[in-house]
Amino acid sequence: MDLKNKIAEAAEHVLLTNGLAKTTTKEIARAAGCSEGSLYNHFRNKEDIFLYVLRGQLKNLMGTLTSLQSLAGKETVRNNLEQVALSALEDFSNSMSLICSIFSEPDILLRHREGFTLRNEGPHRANEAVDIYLLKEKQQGRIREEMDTRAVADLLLGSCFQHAFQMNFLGNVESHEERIDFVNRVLNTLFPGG
Amino acid sequence: MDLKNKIAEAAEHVLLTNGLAKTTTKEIARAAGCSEGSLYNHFRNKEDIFLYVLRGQLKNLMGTLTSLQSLAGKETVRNNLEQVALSALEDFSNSMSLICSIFSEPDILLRHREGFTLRNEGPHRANEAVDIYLLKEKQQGRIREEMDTRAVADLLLGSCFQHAFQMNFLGNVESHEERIDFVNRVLNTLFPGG
Amino acid sequence: MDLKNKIAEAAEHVLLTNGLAKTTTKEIARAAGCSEGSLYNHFRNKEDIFLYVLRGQLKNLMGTLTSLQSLAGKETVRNNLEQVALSALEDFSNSMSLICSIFSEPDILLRHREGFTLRNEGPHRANEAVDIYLLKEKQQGRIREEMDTRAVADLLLGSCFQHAFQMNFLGNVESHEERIDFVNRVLNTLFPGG
Amino acid sequence: MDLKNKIAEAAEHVLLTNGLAKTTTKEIARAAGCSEGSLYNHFRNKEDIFLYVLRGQLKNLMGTLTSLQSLAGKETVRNNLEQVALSALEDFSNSMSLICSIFSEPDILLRHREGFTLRNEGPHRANEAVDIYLLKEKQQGRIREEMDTRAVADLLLGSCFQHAFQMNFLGNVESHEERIDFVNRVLNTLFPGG
DNA sequence: CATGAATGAGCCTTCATTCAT
DNA sequence: CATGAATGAAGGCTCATTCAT
Repeated sequence: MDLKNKIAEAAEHVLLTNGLAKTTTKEIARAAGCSEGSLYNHFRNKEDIFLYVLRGQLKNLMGTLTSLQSLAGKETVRNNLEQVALSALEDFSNSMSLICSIFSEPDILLRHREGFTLRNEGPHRANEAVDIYLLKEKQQGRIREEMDTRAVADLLLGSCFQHAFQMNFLGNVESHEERIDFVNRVLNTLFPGG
Repeated sequence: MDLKNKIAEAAEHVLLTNGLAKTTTKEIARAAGCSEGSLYNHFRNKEDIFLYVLRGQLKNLMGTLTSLQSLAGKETVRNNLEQVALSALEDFSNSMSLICSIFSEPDILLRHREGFTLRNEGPHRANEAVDIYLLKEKQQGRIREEMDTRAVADLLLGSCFQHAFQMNFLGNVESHEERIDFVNRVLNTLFPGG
Repeated sequence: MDLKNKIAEAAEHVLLTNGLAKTTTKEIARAAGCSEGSLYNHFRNKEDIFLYVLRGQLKNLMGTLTSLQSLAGKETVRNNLEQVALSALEDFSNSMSLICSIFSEPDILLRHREGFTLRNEGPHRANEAVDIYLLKEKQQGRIREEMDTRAVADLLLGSCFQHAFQMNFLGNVESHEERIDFVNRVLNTLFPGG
Repeated sequence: MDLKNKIAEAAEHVLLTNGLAKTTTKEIARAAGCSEGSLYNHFRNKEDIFLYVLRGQLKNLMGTLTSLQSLAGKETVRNNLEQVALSALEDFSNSMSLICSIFSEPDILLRHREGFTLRNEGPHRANEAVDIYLLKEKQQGRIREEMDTRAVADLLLGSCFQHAFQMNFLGNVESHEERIDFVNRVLNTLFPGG
């Protein structure tokens, strides 16, 4: 791995461990095993390191969501959504503190926003992706015609998002089983028939 | 108003304007119209100012939810939930950046956690409160016996929470009508019959 | 006791406990059981409090030394000097940290100096007093004619002073017996015959 | 000279000029011709700078005393002690205000104590060294068998110490001749025969 | 005389960034 | 490209002193 990504990984680790406010260039350099000066050979400044790390977040979730599109018509809808929800729960949990940190630095938030507007990315894309998947299933007649697919997507991912937020906020770590439980109760409510 | 609350209000304003990272004692003092030294006649340190402001945020949300309890049996369930959802959407929106900022300072998060654990508060109490309200309605036979009330609460508040998060994140400001739209689509999906 | 002396005693206590550098007006007021503002009704400023306390140091020793003068011709010289040396050892020990502290604030040292120059006081007066006493004894023929009385005074008080300094510096606390031992060895050397 | 020692020398100068209480990092940096930030590239904090300077003071004194050991048997005892006393007088005089300052900051005193306890140093070692020297001379029969060597050491260095203290305290600066006078009167008294 | 909130100057320290090697 | 000493701006906080009550 090249030094640039080594630095990014080190930065991510420090960010998750110490929080954005206590993530100093000295700490990042130490964690990356290089000098502070080296950071500036690969990034313009500290802000850029953070934005680079930020862009890497939710990558897993987005992967799950693109592969979700091709699942339309396969397995059961319920099963597919369960996988998505679990993936979301995990990724939200891992990235939560990093993504939330951004609110402490409006300048960075602005730059980050501009960045993903350009690349047509962003956290709202996740809900959109689930919506699109559900529309495909509707076309195939696997879900009721009158279902508001966007609302379902918002309810499903929204509850996962808030759940992950609260677990992080409370300092709780959930087991996989607990997550499955949560997802099932939520899906049972959204799809009463099963 | 005494200087303590003047300082707290000033701090809240600066926090929402500049973000936690750029909220300096100098800035707070300027906004409060007092000297920096005065801050320390009313708070032990800067962290305590932030925690004080933070605690105020939670209070708004909890106020809405305690008043919800007395609504059980009155109006329609649907109507009551709409009011709650709209209130939540507004409160979440106002507090989001402040509450999220806390993730950038794990030390503060820890202290905040200890604080509301002691006072039996916390963001999770919101979902609990909606759950309790729904249980009351169930006892009165106004909602189906087999409904998983906790799951409904998690879905409703979760979707509002994430929605508020994304609006803040994207820098969008919603009108009251847009919020009503969102809430209705979500409630229609949760209560298909109306 | 009037408040002025209550403050002075409190200040002395804080000075001996926390050291000059950490002796704040807030601490003094707390120890004196009054408000910070009250300090300024009895002293012009903090420096004056310190000077007032300082002037009270070595009072015991100076008392011993004035009463020493009237002992010329009574008891044995050796016995009288032992009492003086023990008194010096004790007073030096009690006042050492306070008196030494003054070197950290040349301004105060200067003012203190001017003060005791005016009043014809000062630490060197102690040696002078022993010298005078010895001269009286010499007049009465109780010590050898050729003895350099000032040198004896300097040796005796000097060794006591340094001893007290070192005990304070090392953080050792001596028993009365240990002090008697020290004084006797020193006196035995100065007056070989006894 | 590297910057670390440049800073230490500057600090020593400021300490001797302004006193510990008014020795600020800004002043040290100015005297060292570097930025305040640079201080922290070479010392962990201001306290460490002071301890470093302090340790240097003791070194001078100890140097004098180790070289004394090799003089046993050479020249005359009286002559050797005169040299030691003069050296001590000078070293004490130079270091007095610095060493005394430490009493104004008990925390620093504690750390300094721990430091020299570890390294088996300390101000009391000086008296010990003179004692050891005298014991050697006694073994060679150059001083009386019944002499209490430790007491002699305490008397000699004690009187020099207090003398240096008083000169500093009174703001007097002695000429070399005056010092020689003082030392001779003291030595004549300790060694009546010459 | 007593009070204690308000003050503001000044202190120590941190930290992102630069640059000569 | 790598380094790490040097920088200097800025931050949080302390504290002696004042003054209206």
